[in-house]
Amino acid sequence: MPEENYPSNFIRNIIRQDVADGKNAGQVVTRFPPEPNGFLHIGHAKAICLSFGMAEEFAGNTYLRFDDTNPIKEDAEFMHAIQRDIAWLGFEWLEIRHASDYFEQLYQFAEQFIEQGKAYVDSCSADEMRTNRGTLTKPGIDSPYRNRSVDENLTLFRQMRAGEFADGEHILRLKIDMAAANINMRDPAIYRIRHVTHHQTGDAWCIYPLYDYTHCISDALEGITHSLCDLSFEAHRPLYDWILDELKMSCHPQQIEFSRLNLQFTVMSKRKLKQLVEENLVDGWDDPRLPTIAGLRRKGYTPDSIRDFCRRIGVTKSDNNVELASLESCIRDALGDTAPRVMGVLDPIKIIIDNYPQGQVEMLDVANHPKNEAMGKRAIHFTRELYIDREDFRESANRKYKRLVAGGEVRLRYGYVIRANEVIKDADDNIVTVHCTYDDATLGKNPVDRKVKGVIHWVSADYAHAAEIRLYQPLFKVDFPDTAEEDYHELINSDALTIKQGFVEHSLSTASSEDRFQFEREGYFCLDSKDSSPDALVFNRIVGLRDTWAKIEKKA
RNA sequence: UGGGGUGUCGCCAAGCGGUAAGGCACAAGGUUUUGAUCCUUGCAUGCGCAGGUUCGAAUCCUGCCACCCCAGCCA
Repeated sequence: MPEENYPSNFIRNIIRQDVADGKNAGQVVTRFPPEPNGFLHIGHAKAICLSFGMAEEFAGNTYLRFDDTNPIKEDAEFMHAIQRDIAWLGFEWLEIRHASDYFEQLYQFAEQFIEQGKAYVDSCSADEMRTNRGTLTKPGIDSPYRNRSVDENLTLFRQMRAGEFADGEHILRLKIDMAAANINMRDPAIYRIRHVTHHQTGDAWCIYPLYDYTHCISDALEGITHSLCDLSFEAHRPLYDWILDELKMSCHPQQIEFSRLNLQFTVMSKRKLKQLVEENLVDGWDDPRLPTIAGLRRKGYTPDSIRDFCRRIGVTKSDNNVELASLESCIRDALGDTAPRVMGVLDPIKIIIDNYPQGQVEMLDVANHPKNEAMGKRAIHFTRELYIDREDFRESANRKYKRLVAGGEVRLRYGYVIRANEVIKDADDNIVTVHCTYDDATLGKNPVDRKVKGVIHWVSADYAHAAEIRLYQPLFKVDFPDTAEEDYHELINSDALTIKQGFVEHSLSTASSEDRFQFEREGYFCLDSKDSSPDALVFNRIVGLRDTWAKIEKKA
């Protein structure tokens, strides 16, 4: 992906200007701060490409910082998955940090706030606090505990830390302005009591700092220059700046917000993804139907294709609803030039070539790629009995249908022209076998006396391997389930996974799960990294080929 | 009805006072032993709406309208 192809965006422009102006000594330091409470998804990929990408472009660094301030929601298991996904996307962090690394410093700063009369221990209940906060249009009112003395606050806060109170009994708040138009400035809570074990700090703490307080200080301690986050934090920026200003931190990162990605036919909220996993509506966080990075990886997407997608969608502050077609275009682009071509039949019917000698096997030397000779050749088996796809045969059809029709001819890809003579059906009227004859003068050349318009793919019935082939459709039946009226459970597409029992050409028996193939005329496929084994092949369809025929058919 | 944002082609998105980039999608042709790829062409007298400033406005000003975010001891 050549750099000059990157479209500009407003954040890149800001950073470029800062660097040109010598701000922060011309350095760029960013951070990616996931909370370890779930897997990363394609929306995070956008943020990752931005934060890591900006540091990369301006020769800076990026910290991977786990935002682990809420132990009741988080789990160390997610940290490994997150690291794997970022590394897989191809980004390198300078260092891994945890917000919890700063717990002691954060605590000391809190005492400092208390000593300056800028923080106080409130002993209201959560309900009282909510009531006193006011509403969007009504100012809040001061807590009765707002004017406790510095000494009393310090004593209480130290007792909080010492574990002398139960959860919820007290809370530490910043003393800002209960009448502020921005609700986030109405004496925000910064420390709450939680008697729970933390996955990083164990039982060292029973008070935990909140996001608004933790994030800006963590950024400053790491020397972050540009703190990029999504638009939902925009209204928190005044608080971010207030805290760092009050603390007179020598480093004051610039927070810049951008809009999050909305992608068609999926959900992007961690809460919903977590539910889908926990309610077993999908097969884990890496289910190929999910928009998680792990899911896309398992489905067969390449890191490049995802980075290309993030480049194509851009970075702005406007709401966006990106079409799935845009993502699919990226993976087709990535695989078109690189994926070796092979043949596989998803829904087989048998072809018997009656005039082809019984027991004869011809090895056909075929190119692995139609344009790239460097990708070499392989041999495929041609035999008397073959499988073709059910879609590629009709007993009767109009002229537009270019495949095998009873009484008509079609080219077998890389092989001979065959003619369909007789259709054999089972008791339920399903086509089972088609008896054909072949023209032995048509290997590698066209018949001179007639035109054969169609080409279909096939595999040898004797040499092909049976394979389970998993086809994926969008997980949701509507464009944007997140904004739909109904409960999203109602909108789940029960046909999102279709399993086919098909056959793939012999050469695929040595495929590895890293390989990606184009099954000619079908789409791009790869081995399922979890469920496939050499004696029970399982393929995932990454994406279908662009299907002009389907459009023609639909119109008719 | 408080505060903060956003509105440029069906979708994404450049543009930042000099007369609407690009990608996706779509459409029409060409090449093709993948109805794929590739190639060519087309696709906003118009930039949420209405006024105004200017020789000139998507870009500046004014006023509307629509949509999004914020009232967790979540992040």
